Amino acid sequence: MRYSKLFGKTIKNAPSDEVAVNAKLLTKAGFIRKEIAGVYNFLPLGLRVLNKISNIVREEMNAIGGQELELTTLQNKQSWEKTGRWSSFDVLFKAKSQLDIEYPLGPTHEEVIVPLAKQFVNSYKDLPLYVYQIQTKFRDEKRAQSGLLRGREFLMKDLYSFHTDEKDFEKYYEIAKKAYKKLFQRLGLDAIETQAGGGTFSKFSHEYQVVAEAGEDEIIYCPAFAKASVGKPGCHFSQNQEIAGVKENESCPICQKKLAKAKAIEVGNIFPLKTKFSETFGLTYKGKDGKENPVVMGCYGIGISRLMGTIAEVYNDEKGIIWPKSVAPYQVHLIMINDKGLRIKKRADEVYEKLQKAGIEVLYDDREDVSAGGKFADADLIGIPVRLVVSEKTGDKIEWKKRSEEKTEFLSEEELIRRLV
RNA sequence: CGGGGAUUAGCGCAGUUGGUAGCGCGCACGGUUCGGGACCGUGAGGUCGGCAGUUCAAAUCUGCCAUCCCCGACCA
Repeated sequence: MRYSKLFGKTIKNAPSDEVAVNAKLLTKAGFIRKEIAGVYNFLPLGLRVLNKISNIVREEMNAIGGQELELTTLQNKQSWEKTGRWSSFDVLFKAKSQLDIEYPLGPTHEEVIVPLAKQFVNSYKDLPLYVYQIQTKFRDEKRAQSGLLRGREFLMKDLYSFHTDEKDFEKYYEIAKKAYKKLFQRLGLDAIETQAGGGTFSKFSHEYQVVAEAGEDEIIYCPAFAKASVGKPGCHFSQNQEIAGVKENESCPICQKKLAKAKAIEVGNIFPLKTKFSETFGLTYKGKDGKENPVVMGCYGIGISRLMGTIAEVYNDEKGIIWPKSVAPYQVHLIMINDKGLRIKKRADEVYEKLQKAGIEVLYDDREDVSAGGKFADADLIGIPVRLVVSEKTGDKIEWKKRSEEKTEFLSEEELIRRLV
């Protein structure tokens, strides 16, 4: 992509109505633009990040048997009345048509997926079943805030699992936990699996919490947690403050270390639905014995757009964002520093073409009327992990610099491509 | 939903005895620059959030409304 043609430019001053770090940085860098409170447009750079996050989530959901589908946003009022949530779900958007018909705007999709599953699930042979979607959700938050962290319209992945019994559900619940840990790691996030209340559905649930000052939740957790990751030993104690049976500075019930308290952003949660919805809608299956039983369900959510905001909150410095490689909008940011003639420009164009041919995603700052300093500042703000420079100084080499480091090296085209492919 | 603050050019802001609006950035054009947000010159860009009121005259005073932000409550 040539920066000169990119829709969405960087700006020096963030709009004064943005206070949250993620919203400020993402707006300045040209990733998002606010439409109304809690509702953001995703510009080309922002959409690329969103898609990268979605794809990682998608891969991990597919890996645990998830089948992707897409459910409707405009939903069925009758179904919501049936579950009682038409009146009890306090953040439900209700849209009224010209014919005075009311429609819920989907904040979650149990009311859609369960009646739908009823059309296909008849026998124990149809179970277990895992379906998910990545879709825009609507929640009429009384107060939208913190940029992408709490919006009224946001992108979310929701997976629903269907089982013959509790035991099978519990097995899958553990599988989902592992997938979640792996997925957050791939996104560069240390998401702490935290015990939380079960809301109206059950006694417990698990939230995935990323420690950050901007977080709205508070967790009491074992500091040894940070070191615990997939495949590595470590303590896994963490509870949401709301339900915590222990306090800060008390000793960890598992490993006796002193517990810490921190603000955190909830980037995902998983919880049992048991038979609440299947009973309401009559979702049953016939067992081997010929008897009808209610289907046991689980629900697994991840806030995709919230993750984008979370990553911006966690990975930044005074100059801008520092995207983890896995979600960066482009692999490299190529900068051309003008000379008097068009020699450098021509050479940089060639490098750009070669990189593209090699299948490398490159954002190419080809602007002829911007100073080197201006381009460097923009590159730092946008936060692509690798910066490349072609200038008079670089000769027949190309300068390589990581966004996260000061060190620069000079590589030949071949070395460069080898390193990136 | 309660409390507080804000709204003037694309963005950041200034604008008090009330006299029909200005600065910086950005943008356009010309020129000089060219490795950490360069410089000079010229220029375009505004129903001062909306509606009503007071006044000879309103960005400025009054009322109502809208929107945005923050704190709190809320957040299956």
